[in-house]
Amino acid sequence: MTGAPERPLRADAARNRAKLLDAATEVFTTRGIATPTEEIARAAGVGVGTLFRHFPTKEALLEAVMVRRLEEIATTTAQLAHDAERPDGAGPGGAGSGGAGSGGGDGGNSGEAFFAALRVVVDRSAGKDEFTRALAAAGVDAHAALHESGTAIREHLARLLAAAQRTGAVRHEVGMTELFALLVGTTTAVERLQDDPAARERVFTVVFDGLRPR
Amino acid sequence: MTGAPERPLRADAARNRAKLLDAATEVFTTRGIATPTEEIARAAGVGVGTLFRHFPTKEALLEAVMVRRLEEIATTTAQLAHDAERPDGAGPGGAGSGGAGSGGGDGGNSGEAFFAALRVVVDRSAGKDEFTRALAAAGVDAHAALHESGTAIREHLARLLAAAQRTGAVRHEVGMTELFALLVGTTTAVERLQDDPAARERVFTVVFDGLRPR
DNA sequence: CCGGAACCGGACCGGCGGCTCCGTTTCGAC
DNA sequence: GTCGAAACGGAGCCGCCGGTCCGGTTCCGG
Repeated sequence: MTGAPERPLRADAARNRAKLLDAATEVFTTRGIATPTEEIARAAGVGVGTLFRHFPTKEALLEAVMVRRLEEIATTTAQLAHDAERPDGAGPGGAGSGGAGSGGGDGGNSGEAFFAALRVVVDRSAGKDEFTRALAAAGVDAHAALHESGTAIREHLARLLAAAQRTGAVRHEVGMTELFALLVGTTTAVERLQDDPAARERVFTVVFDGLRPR
Repeated sequence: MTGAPERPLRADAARNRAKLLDAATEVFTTRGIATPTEEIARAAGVGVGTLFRHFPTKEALLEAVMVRRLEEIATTTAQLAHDAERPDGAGPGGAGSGGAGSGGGDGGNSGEAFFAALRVVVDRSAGKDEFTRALAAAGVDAHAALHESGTAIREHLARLLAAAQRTGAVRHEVGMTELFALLVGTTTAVERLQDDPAARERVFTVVFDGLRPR
């Protein structure tokens, strides 16, 4: 779309841009959104001037970080949604978090894919929910680029949810609205348990079991 | 404890202090923590000077708001914990949210009290989790006053949890650590669903069912 | 190796928000 | 009614942070 054939960046420029993106991801995640821009520039080993040339606004930087994150997630959920819809399990395995070894024969597959997707979203969002709410607060529905990946993820999850419900792995009353809310909530919950993996796992157990029919 | 016999406030001072507390609660909740102090002063109908005389710091104001909120919650959970431990149900009914009509005979009572407590905490925390994280980020474990009420609530919930587990209403693996995390998470989830009560209810269903043994 | 364009970096600017200071107003004891 | 002390209020003060500007540096085609 907008990715027109702008002449490619000079070598050092590209390098700095990448360093900035990495540093921003790190700093925003660990020290919060409110961290001064200068801090990020320093972490990236560049001056603030450079930062603002690449990202005209602090918000733009935030958005760039978010987009990268969302695209990663979208890739994984796309894969999972794809897998879930063709009954023979075990694709090449994109994410690797947990690995959801194909348990039951036919139906169980879509259920596992669904829960694996939830886990991926939560894991990959850890420390990022502050971002989400900041962006959400800024624009109506955040900016275009975000909206795109966000919609994609939402769509994949909807497919996964439908498939899982079809096989009876998830209760039918659950809709996308509360699924998303639950996702954000679970992320928040899990964030406080980074250094207690057992408790973290128990949170997943509770939420996932709650999603299943009784 | 610290509430020593400081000479009582003058009438107008007391009035203004109360107005400030109310306005702060309102404004912080609806417009977020970052709202300028002047805004709060205006909402209360006083000048900023007055605000800062009563609360030497913006953070102190925040804390005062939090304390009030936590104390409210503590009162309710205390009542519920008390009720749950003497098997004959139906106390005077403090909270009123949902009203959890006493269903089963003996054991079901403590389970209902437990879930009612969770609901109270979540409902009363709505819009406040931004506070919690702000305070948590500021001090090590937030300031003394907060710690006090917080501990009380934690204790009541522990008792309620134990009682509910004893009667088999809640799975045994669940501990306080993840319960708290889950509480914060559920609050976050529910916040995004203020204008969709049905979805809100479905979130509660999922979390509560997940807490029950299968 | 050279020249110029692209890029770098950090001193600097402007606005904002937390907090203070002090002249004015209000309370309440006598 | 009178008077001192307590409380009020809002015009600033000050530091912080997002964003700009321009002299110096680095890259790359010829």
